[in-house]
Amino acid sequence: MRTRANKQSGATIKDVADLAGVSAMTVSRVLNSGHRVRPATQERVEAAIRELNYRPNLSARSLAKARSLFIGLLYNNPNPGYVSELLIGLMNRCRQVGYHLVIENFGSTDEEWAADIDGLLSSSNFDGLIVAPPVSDFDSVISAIERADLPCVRIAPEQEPDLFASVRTDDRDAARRMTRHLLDLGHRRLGFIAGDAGHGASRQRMSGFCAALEDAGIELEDALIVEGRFTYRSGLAAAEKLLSMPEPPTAIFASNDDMAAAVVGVAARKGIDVPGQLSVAGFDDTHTATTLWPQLTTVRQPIADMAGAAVDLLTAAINAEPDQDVAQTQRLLPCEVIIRDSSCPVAPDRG
Amino acid sequence: MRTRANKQSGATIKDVADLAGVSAMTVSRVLNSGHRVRPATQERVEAAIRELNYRPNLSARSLAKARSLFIGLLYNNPNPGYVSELLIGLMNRCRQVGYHLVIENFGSTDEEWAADIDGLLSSSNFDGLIVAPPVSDFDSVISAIERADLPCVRIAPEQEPDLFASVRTDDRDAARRMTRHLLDLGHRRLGFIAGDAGHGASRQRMSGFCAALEDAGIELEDALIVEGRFTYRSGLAAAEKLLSMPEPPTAIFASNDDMAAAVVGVAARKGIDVPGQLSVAGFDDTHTATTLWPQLTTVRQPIADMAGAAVDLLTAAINAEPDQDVAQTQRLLPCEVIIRDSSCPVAPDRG
DNA sequence: CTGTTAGCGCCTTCAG
DNA sequence: CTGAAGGCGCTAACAG
Repeated sequence: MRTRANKQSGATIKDVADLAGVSAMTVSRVLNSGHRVRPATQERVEAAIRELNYRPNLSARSLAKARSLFIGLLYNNPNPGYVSELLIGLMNRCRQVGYHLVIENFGSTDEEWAADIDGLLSSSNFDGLIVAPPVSDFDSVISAIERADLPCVRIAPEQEPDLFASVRTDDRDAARRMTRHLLDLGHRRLGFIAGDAGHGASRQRMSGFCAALEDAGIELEDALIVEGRFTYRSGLAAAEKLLSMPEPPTAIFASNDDMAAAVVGVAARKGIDVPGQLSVAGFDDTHTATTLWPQLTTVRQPIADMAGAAVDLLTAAINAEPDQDVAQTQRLLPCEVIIRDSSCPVAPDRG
Repeated sequence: MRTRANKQSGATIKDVADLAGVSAMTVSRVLNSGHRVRPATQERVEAAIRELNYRPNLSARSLAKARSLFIGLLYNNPNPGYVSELLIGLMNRCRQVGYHLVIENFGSTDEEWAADIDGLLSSSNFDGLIVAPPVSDFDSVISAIERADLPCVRIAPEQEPDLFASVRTDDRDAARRMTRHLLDLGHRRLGFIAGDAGHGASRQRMSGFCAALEDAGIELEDALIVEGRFTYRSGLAAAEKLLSMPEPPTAIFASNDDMAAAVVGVAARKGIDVPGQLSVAGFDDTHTATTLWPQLTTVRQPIADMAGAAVDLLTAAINAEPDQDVAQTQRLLPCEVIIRDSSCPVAPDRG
């Protein structure tokens, strides 16, 4: 005699069928896009479902459908704020649509992934994959997924953007708008700290910056564009370089918040007032942006929306017949420029 | 004819059994803690598993065991660094032991949870629950779990600590050691910024601070202990208060990194050099700690270890007979004091 | 120590 | 439009 009444805590499809006076099959049909069921019958079944508070057993469903109902997330992003928001967004949407998310992370370089990706794809039984940056641009990963012929959605991919479905933000446009904000404040000497050259978003942001300057008829000055690698440390070096120039910029736009935080740090050390003498802008609106004084003017990505869109695209691809074009759908979501305390009109005695 | 060969991409238990020349049941036994199987047989089965790269179908297993194999994580922690590390630790361990993690988050107050917790527990079919702080101290949640009679592990609970199994760090000891570090540097006037009074860890950290002062024979000065609420903003106010004292402290120990970051920000604004004129220490070793200049001396919690321990405790409780004492096991893990650049010996012309 | 039998809850296939 | 039969892959329960 089992004491733990674990045999399906609630009602089963059979219970619902009995209550509604139909067969289990009919209930199943109602559950799975109620097609080919007479409206009256459907009503009755739905009433029974509500009354019994029936919840389908996912394991049984998955077993019968020969689908794992698992989606794999391939990621490696050192930014915990981004990761946690992405994860939560993905999981919430996954749960709504009956999938489960499994997280995979092998390392930060293409090579590290190359070693394990084939094994992972063959031994796990994912119905599909979501690939977050920068993994979404790792050759070894992309080709392994192609080889395995798995449905896949990439987030913010740069290379061969139309190989799989993808979701991205318009980083170029956002960077352009942020730059315009700085120009509108009267700044004319703008410094820019680029991100990792291999990271796709990095090029987009730089391109947007340049476009805005061009729009304003300002000539690009090479010395005002410095390379960073998205890390705080690299931001320190970049800021040091910009702020030691004979004629330093009056505003610096960094490709992410961590590097912008570094600019604020270096400025403080040098006795340069932010934003009084130097406006600073970041990108991403991470936790860092508001854990800093002054709080950062930055760009906010709609991460939760992207996560939701990624899951939707993937489930569509999973359920589509092969060769249908949903597998290459591209979705572009807009970013929001958030103005806080680190940017202000240029000081009258300069620029 | 289905083109998508989804019928269990790999081998089944039957294939393994055939290859090993045994019955499926024996393979099953090897899989589930190979007990009551002759070593030689076990060897053969394991060889077959390896050769076929067999991976058990979780859905089938879950269906047969009448277990969902789902663990719910009840959490609401505004700190993304903590959350992401916890999540990743939990998921990794879950995967190793064949469970899946489902994330639930209703809001930041006891009241918000009260509204939905019963519905959640009755309609989801979790085999067990892991509850992270501060939800681990929400009355409505705790009593709902008791009512539902679900196996549960709490992380860092404060109230009724032995109601369920729990995992915690020794925050008091860690705070005491950090305070001793500051004392060893020669500081005698130490400021302390407390965290949310309702948050259990907060009291522990304060208690450790006081204990260390007592150890050193230093009298507590009420004005040097200021209330915060773990947020950056509250840290700003607290720092402002401490640093405007007629005789300000030479070192400030904040109950978390965000508030320590606020101290650094206020100090910079006031022209106080950190660490030259003021040593600062935080707690948690979040991303913030190293995205700041100077990088923070802080306390690192073994979050991944805690996550692993929580999962282990929970699976033990799930598999135990009711009334066994594993359900109340307590695990206490040590923290690490990490010394970076925000603390240094007290300036000779002061203290 | 090992095999047999009988489902777990649901869905696919094929008849009505 | 609906129902009956059978099976997905695995594991309890019971034999031997």
